Amino acid sequence: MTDLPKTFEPRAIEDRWYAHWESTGQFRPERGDATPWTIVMPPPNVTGSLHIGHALDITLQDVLTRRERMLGKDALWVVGTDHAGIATQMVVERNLESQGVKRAEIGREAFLEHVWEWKAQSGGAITRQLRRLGASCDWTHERFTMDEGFSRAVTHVFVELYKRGLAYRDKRLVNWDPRFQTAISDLEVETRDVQGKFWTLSYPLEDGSGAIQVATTRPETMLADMAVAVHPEDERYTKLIGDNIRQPITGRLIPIVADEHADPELGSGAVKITPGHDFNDYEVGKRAGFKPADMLNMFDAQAFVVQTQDGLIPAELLGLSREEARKAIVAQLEDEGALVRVEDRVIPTPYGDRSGVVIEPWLTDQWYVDAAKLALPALQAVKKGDIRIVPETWTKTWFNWLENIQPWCVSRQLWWGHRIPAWFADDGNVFVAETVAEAQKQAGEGVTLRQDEDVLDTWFSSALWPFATLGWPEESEELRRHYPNDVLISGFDILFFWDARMAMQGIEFMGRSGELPLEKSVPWKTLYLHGLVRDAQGQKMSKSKGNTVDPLGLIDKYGADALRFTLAAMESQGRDIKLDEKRVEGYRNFATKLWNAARFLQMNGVGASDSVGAPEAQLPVNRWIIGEVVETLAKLNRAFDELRYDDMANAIYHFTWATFCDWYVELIKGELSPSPSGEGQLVHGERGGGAEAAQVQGADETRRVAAWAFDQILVMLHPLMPFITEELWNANERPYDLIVAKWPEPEAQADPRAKDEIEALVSVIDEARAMRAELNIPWSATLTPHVIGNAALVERLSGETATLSRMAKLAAPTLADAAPPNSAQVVVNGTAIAFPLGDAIDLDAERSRLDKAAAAAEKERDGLAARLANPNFTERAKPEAVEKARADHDAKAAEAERLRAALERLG
RNA sequence: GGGCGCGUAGCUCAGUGGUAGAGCACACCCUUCACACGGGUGGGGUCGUAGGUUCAAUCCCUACCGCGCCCACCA
Repeated sequence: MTDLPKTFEPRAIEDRWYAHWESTGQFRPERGDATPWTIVMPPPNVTGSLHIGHALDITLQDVLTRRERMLGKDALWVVGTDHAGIATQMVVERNLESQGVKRAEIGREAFLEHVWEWKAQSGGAITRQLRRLGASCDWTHERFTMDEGFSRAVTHVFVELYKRGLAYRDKRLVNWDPRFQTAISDLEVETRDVQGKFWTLSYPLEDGSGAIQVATTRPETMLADMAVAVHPEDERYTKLIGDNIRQPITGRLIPIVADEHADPELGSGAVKITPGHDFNDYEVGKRAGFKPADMLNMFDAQAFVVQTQDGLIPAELLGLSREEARKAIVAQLEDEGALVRVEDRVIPTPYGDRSGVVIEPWLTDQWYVDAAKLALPALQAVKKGDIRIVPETWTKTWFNWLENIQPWCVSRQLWWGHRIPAWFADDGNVFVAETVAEAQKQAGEGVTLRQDEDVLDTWFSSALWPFATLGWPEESEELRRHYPNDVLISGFDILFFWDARMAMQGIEFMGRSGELPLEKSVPWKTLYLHGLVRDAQGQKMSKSKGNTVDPLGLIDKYGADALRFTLAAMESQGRDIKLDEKRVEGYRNFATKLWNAARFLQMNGVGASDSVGAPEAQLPVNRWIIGEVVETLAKLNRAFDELRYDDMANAIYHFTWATFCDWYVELIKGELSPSPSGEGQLVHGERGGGAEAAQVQGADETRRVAAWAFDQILVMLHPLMPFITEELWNANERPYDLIVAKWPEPEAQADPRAKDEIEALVSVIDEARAMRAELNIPWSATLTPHVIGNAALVERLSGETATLSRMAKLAAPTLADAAPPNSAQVVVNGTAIAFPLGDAIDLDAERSRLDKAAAAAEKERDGLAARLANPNFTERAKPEAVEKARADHDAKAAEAERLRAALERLG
């Protein structure tokens, strides 16, 4: 046994234990026969660093994993990193630019070398940080989404989807990010309300008979207008349908068409149609008979104005940015008298969620996945309960999104990522295959092929994480045992991005296109969604606001255990977490409390428990604490079953501090080191200094029970606070480390009699202390309790004189018929106890104290009496409720009576 | 426009059909031989507002007010 230092220093132990666990392979002990249990970690960006959201996510997963491991299962926590296409490419590009190197100049291959270099350089940071948090994942099988094996799976999936008709190439309007010059998916667009303007333009009719007014928030797109739409039933315009207007500036002749899209209530009721640069107009344009290939385009990839196919854009406008073009066009319209009106207006505007620039709908050829088809079984899986979503409120969101899902654009015009396995021939034919050789075979000898330049959306690959990390497409043993995963834990912010797509891909590929039942196909049985971590004011954390909390800083300051415990304790289902550093400090204090309890036990010869099950015990205090352990374990197990992290934390916190430290440890001090006067209950003889001193039974039993109870705390607390518990566990000689210790089984029973006895003792101490505090009786004054008319209580308390003295400064209790004069009185379970104070009594203080207590009891009594007097209640309420009300009423009435009597006596 | 959530002690949050709990903060006492990152005691809440259901509502229903989030093509 090693002596524990006086204070707990997290830093000193954390790194040491983590290294020990990892090097001894204890994160994934060999347990081939055990029940498998599986969770995959959302792969963090390989070049990223740990933020507080990760800390929450990882903590929640580690808590589960550690417990499952302790339950003896073959617990596998898959870990790895994501190549994070856009994010990583952006960082590397910026780095290069700061050195004056342009991506376009060095070319694809050289650029990718830089990315790999950057990955090698900074790629370890995040995994080191995961270790500092204590994440007990299986590092021996760490994966990276661009690994060879994983990439093979990605390619395979794409090719298969293509073969099954679920992936296809299409020319349509996409969300184009002019900064990154790539297409992005609907999900990567965020709509922001922007203060803008609403321009009303006047388009003259071709025949010069008048003009039609159209309203727009984007006047610059008039350069690619192809029609003006009016509602078919809008009487103002019906006779104009089919006529042409002659546009100002371009002079383009465009038709007036009827389309329900035009809202008569809005603006003038007529709307200009730009099919190539607006999603609504695209649909209107198609209905009006324009083919995508013929739709006018006026922007290049960076959203600068280029000449339309009809060559009608004036030269001076070419090459302008969107903003410049708008200014120039508005000015010119004004000059020509074609600008009718300008109004201020808030405009919902699409922005790229990473680039932060306005997204341009742009007509391009892209690869799409038929999400609607893949979504159907994912929808079913939740409906049928093969996937359980926690908290349940998210199921509706799941349904809504999947039911309205749009084709998923999966191609990205980036360099960093999985290159799309498609090859084009010069004639435009496309060949999709897993290798170039295979594609060549399809194309035939001699056909020149060039591979698609594009890469796949990062989420396309991470969607395969639950099975491609297990060796798929090989039929590996790992895959067989660990798919479906048991649970997935993720923030709700990636519910659509990642979770839903894992479900879609997992069910399609692991279910072999519907061959296997859903329960075997789904990626995980339970999907747990947690909220965002916000700052103490409830603000979303962001670098620009400067209100981010660095988890590593908190770990440095308070220890990983404290941070983990805080995050778990604050994780209540369906709510965001407002993180307050004070809370972390509080749980650091909790760790210190535990540390000192361990020191106390150590000083008193309490070591490791020699039994896994509860020891035999005779003393009520020991029988009581065993029962309390059992109850705490039950609470904890229930919390784990329900994934209630706050309940887990509160149950173990309360037991450790309020039950074990505040009461049990205090109550057994007399047993462990009896006072020289020999007042210890069953303990006689001298304090045992060495082996030769005869230890009496009570002290032996207490040491055994204390050791056991404390061990249970360590075991139960380990998932939440792995470091300090492992350290304290190993402060004693142990056959194995705590990380692989057995989770307790509730074989012992709570003993109601012991519980009653200890609770009575606790009540006497509580009441006596409260009385002392309120009457300002100095600690130096020993009081003698006179128990009125309850011999059984006197007898019981007489066995606890040392405890009563130590904890409430009371002498041995005596039995009395009535309270002596000048006594303060308390009532415990209907029994009055008087403490004679002699001249020291402050009659006024005692009177007001008793009066307050009596009034409180009477108020409750009267409330219950009123209820019982109501026949509706006694006749219609549940019998148990009536029964309870009667019992409560009688108890309160007795208490009030005793207190009033005491008051009477004081005069 | 649709969907979801929240509104309980000064703060952050649990909670239950039978007149409310935790942590922190606050006040007072205590350097008692594990721990001042401690011990003890105490004050503090019309459970957003208005109706309804019920013997009984903070908890169920309806409306409203306030706050937040997500989805959606009002040019």
